[in-house]
Order: sequence, then structure tokens, then C-alpha cells
Amino acid sequence: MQMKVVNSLKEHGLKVTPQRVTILSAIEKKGHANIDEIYQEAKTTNPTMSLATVYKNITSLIETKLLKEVAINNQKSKYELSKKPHSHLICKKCGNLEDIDSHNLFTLNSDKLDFDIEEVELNIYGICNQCKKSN
Amino acid sequence: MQMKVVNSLKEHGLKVTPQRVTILSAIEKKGHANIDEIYQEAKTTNPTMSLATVYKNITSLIETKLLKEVAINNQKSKYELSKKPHSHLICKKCGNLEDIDSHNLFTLNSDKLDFDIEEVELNIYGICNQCKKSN
DNA sequence: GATATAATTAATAAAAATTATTATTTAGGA
DNA sequence: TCCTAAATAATAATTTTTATTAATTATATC
Ligand SMILES: [Mn+2]
Ligand SMILES: [Mn+2]
Ligand SMILES: [Zn+2]
Ligand SMILES: [Zn+2]
Repeated sequence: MQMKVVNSLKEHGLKVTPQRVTILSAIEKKGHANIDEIYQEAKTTNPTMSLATVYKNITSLIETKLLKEVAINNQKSKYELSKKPHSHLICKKCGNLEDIDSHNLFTLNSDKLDFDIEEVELNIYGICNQCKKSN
Repeated sequence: MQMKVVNSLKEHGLKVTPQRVTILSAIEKKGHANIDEIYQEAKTTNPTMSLATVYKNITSLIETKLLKEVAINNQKSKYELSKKPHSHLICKKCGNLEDIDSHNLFTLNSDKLDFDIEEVELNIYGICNQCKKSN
């Protein structure tokens, strides 16, 4: 089994079920994936997996901070393994989403905001390099 | 009728129907609203308005750039009138979303990105001032 | 202002997405 | 190994969104 993913589940106090391991592995493989993509990918490993199980687990994996939702304009939300904060490039043409390191990308001045910041999300929408070539 | 909204529809080449005026006015009044909030608000002005009409119009109003979607983690998307670029504070407790001017909030260094940027979206999640007080 | 016409709408049905229910299975601790 | 609460598969129910269609309406042209 995926040692990394198994340990992650244990650390977050969740039972280690084959379904959860499969879901997390599917997401890890894809990087970012929506419910349907996770379900499809997971079924290749575990053909009897139920879609309701995917939904339920996505919810609990987010609650326990093992996963992070990425809400996107004009698409279904995608999910990714929690990792260090980063930003996203989202192609408006092909829908592809990719990570970019936030370091050196932007600097935030949140000094005088009267708001307890928990998370800062920078999403850049546009046309990806792939799509730029093949237009 | 709402002159501002009527002109906006004309400028974008959309027929000026009472439904559209109502929808846009509802959004303008609320600032940001999801489909249900728009529908509820619109019905106070136009009780016979159909939910399907709201959906259809939101789509065409976004296509014509009159509206902008704001996709949010753990909530249904909200919609706002297109205005100059700005950022958002989103409360994880009460769900409230409010605008903040991007000026002086962050600076972007997108020089060496191989990506045609169309839109930059900065969303800050956390606990709003209201919720901070009343915890 | 009246008329023609394509676009829009309300009503409704259909489809898609999400959540709830329940009997069965299972992970993990004793 | 045994117990038990938690998780799962299967399915139903609910919610959300989109499609269909007949009637209405906004607007361009007269
Ligand atoms: Mn990411
Ligand atoms: Mn806004
Ligand atoms: Zn692309
Ligand atoms: Zn709040």
C-alpha cells in the first residue's frame, strides 16, 4: 500500500480503508481532480467502489485537512492533497490547472485588514502554453 | 427602471427584459449573491419569475461579461456585477464575502510565467470581524 | 403607432449532482 | 480472536442544473 498515504490517514486519525487509500492515491496521481475524475481513476484500482463513498470521503478528508478544495470558475471543484501553500494557473480554454510556487510570485500586505486570515488563495486564469501553441 | 442596468444591457447587446433588469438589480443590491439568493430577491420584484430564467440569464450575463462568477470553497458560487479588479475576504464561519481593494494589498510578479493572464483572483479565507466578536 | 420576427420567458420535464438510508462488512483496539 | 463503532455498497431520495416547448415580448422596420 501507499505508505505515504497510509501514514497520512493515521496521523489524521482516520481509519485506513482501501477506499481511502485508493482515493488519495488517485488524487496524488492526478495532482488535482474533480469528483468524477477521482471516481473514475479510483475504480481502476477498486472497481466496486461506490460514488457515494467518494463523496463521503472527500468531505471527511477535507474536514481533517488531508485534502484541499480548489473552487474554480466555470468548472466543478477540484481536490488536491494538502501541501505547502501555492498558487494556481487555470486555463480558460482547456480547463487545465497547475501549481505555481507562490514564492516570488506575489507579496501580500495584510497589515491593516481587520480579518483573521487562515488561507490566501491566488488563482490566475488565462490561456496555458499548450493552448497558446495549438490555437 | 434602473437606468444604469438598462444601459449596461444595451451596451452588451442584450435585450432589455424586466427579468434581466430584476436579476441585475438584485445582484447590485446584494453585492454578491448565489443563484438562490438572486432568485429569492428577484421574486420580490417579479413574483412570476422562473428559476430557469435566472439560470439561463446568469449564463448569458457571464458570457457577455456583465457578470462575474466568484467560485468559493465550500459554498455555491456567487455572482457580482463586473467592476474593476478587486480581491475578496471570505469568512469561513458565516460565509460572508466582501470586497477589498487590491491596490496596496498585493503585488504580482508574473514576468517569467509562460501563460497569457486574463484574470488574477486573490481570495482570502478566514474569520471576519463580526464572527471574531461574537464567538 | 402598428407589424413582423427572432429572442425570451414560464412552466415543466429531464438530467445531473449530491446527500440520506440501511443492511452488511471491516478496521483496529481489547 | 473477538467486539464494536465506523465505513462501505447499494440504493433511494433530494437537490441542483439543463432541456423542451408553447406562449409572450422586445425591438427593428415600416
Ligand atoms: Mn494545487
Ligand atoms: Mn467582489
Ligand atoms: Zn489550456
Ligand atoms: Zn463571519
